[in-house]
Amino acid sequence: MIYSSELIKGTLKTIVLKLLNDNKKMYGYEITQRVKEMTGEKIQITEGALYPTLHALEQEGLLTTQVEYMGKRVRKYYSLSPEGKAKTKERVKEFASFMDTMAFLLDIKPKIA
Amino acid sequence: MIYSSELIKGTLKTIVLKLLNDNKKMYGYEITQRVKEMTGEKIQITEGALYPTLHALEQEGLLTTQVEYMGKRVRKYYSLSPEGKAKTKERVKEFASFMDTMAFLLDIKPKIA
DNA sequence: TACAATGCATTGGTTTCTTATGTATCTTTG
DNA sequence: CAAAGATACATAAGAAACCAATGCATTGTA
Repeated sequence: MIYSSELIKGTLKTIVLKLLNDNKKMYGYEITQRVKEMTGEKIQITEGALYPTLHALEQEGLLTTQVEYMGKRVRKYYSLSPEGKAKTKERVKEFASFMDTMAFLLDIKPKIA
Repeated sequence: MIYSSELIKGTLKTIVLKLLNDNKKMYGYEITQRVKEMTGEKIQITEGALYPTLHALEQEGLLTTQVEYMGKRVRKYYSLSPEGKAKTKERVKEFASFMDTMAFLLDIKPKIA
């Protein structure tokens, strides 16, 4: 089962920031695979969505890049800038609060962890 | 604090369906006010978003309408159809699962209720 | 009597994502 | 060894969902 793309709207930036926060540096393709793996394929990030998002985050000054070569193949690694780290904390916190609000609105019982 | 509109994207239909599920019948303006009130103003539904959504849900056969007059003022009440009720259950369940997935991805601890 | 609130609705524009396509390299398999 | 699939980047056209602004009309309030 894959979540309807409607649900995932608006969460992509937060996911990317959080992954980079926990992994120091990652490249685009790696991000798509990691998310697929971590969510049991329930969230699939398409490259057409990811790359523009990465470029946007870089433009915003939240990410820095460094290119590496594996043989002849290019890899573009992304890392959080200091502002990116701050922004990540902010966004994750906001999302957590949003989830609480939604859980209340939809009368969803929190899962016991 | 109001949640960034980015976050709320994709949740509007679910919210509307759930409210109608719990309240038998509601009119548009009432929905905007109820959500504002239930979320401590953290979620604001604009009318430009709500009315097209209500019309879409009606087109999908999930809602039925009945017009009532309060003096000269029109009120258009929306109610769930049987398919709407089924869809609501489905969507809320999907959202709950999505929240679990996101909590895991973002490493968010569930709030103790 | 003016302003705010109630109540419906649409329109134009933006953001965000999807689908499709393009280029190139590396690995696996028949 | 050729073809297919995986890896890896990227863009472009279009759809979907939402926001901000506006419009109309009625009711309540200062």
